[in-house]
Amino acid sequence: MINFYHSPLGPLKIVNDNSHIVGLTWCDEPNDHIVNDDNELFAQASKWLDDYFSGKAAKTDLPFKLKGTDFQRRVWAQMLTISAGETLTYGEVAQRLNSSARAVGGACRVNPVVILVPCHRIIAATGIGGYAGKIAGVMIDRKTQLLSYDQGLSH
DNA sequence: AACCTATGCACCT
DNA sequence: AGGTGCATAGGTT
Repeated sequence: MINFYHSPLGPLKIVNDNSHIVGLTWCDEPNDHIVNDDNELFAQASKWLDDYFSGKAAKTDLPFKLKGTDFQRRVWAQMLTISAGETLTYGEVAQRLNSSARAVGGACRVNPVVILVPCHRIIAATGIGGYAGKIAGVMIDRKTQLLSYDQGLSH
């Protein structure tokens, strides 16, 4: 089931399989024709996102299911250990997993569930690093803004 | 086995 | 400080 959520940073596509959220991704293509049907998971996700973007999101209790390789799962698990207002570098995560910075970046790039699994909290040793496969442009602006929302939450 | 990196770092202005 | 180049390591297919 596919729904759209219009966040202050742009439209998000929410995919669920009726028991878990399986995708939450930025979706800039026109989607006005999409009608959001009522479903419990979408309602929960919307509420959580409303809270997040209004500065009062708690830790996530949404059920989500991530499909990926073992390594990707390990990297995504690390993301969930980073609380709002904190960041780790690709190199630091790599060290924890006995891997390399670039490999970690690769797993971040294919994170299927943005924000909820906070890939934006992993940054480069120098600078902000990439986001959604991009190293400049609107996606990086979004990463910057998510980090500043995080700052608000950590207060 | 080849093909990529959302890196890091050294070495420059 | 900020930019460029490239060596490397590991993951993915």
